[in-house]
Amino acid sequence: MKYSKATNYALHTMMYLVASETNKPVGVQQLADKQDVSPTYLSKILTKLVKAGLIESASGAGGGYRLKGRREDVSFLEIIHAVEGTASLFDCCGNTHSQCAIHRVMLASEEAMEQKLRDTKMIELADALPRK
Amino acid sequence: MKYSKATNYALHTMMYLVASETNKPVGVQQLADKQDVSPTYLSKILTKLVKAGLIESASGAGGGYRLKGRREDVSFLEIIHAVEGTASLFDCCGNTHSQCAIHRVMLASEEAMEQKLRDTKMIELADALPRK
DNA sequence: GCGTGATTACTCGGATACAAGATGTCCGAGTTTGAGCGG
DNA sequence: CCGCTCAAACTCGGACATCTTGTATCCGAGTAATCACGC
Repeated sequence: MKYSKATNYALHTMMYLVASETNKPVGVQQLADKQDVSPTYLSKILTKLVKAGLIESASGAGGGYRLKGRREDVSFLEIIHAVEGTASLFDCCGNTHSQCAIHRVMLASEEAMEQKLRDTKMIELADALPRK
Repeated sequence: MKYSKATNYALHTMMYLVASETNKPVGVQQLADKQDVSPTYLSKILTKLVKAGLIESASGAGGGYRLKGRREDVSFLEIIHAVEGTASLFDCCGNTHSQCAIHRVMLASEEAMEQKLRDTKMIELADALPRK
């Protein structure tokens, strides 16, 4: 059980976009360079963020990706859910509204983590960085 | 990112052992039957719990697995760590005591979950079950 | 009745097989910008 | 100077290729209890 690298890339990319002064689209090439990833792979990940409504893409020359919603609103949890999916981490005994006590404990612990991620906004960290 | 089925099996097995009245070893066959797993695979998982010092095995006829420490002490986190490993869920930018702000947030959220799992003891749930 | 050996019921560990998911690449298609060229 | 066309710079999406990990099985080896047999 581990976060995928894709999540790491997505978080860093979003951090960059949130910290960015302008709202001009940023090319995938430029975003990939900063993280030592291939542009095509990063593009595949960012597609998920687009589908989740976090960013939008502009095609053609001078195109790229830019934030869609308000800079202040982006939380860690939204990004992670967009990449990893929203399914529960723990599958149990058939699990349909399971009365399994173990399942309940696991869900509660997972919720504790998500609460923290929901409460932490990207912009809190971005403000500590020099603006681009 | 998901918990493995192995973790599920380990948790249920430990729950059974904690809830068990006697401290006689329980055969892997019997443990496997309750969870619809092959005995050989379950045995492989339980080996990890043995190495972690949570249970001990008795070989030969009438052998099996039994709790090693005190029933009251077994927490969810110990079991999960024994099966999944203790490594952090999130690998970041090289990560050596990383100053990466994203990494810090991820670690903190993970810690929130672990805290909950550390605080919840198996026996709390076992007591709600009928003793065997 | 009592020791001794064989049989049986177990766990242990390694080797292996299989499937799924993560990671990454390649390419063709569509889109926008901008430059170049002709009128 | 204006408009048209064409090339360049992009993203998009699907199809592959590869690697790792989770899941599972099989088998030979060792070990403890139990049963059978002979003294």
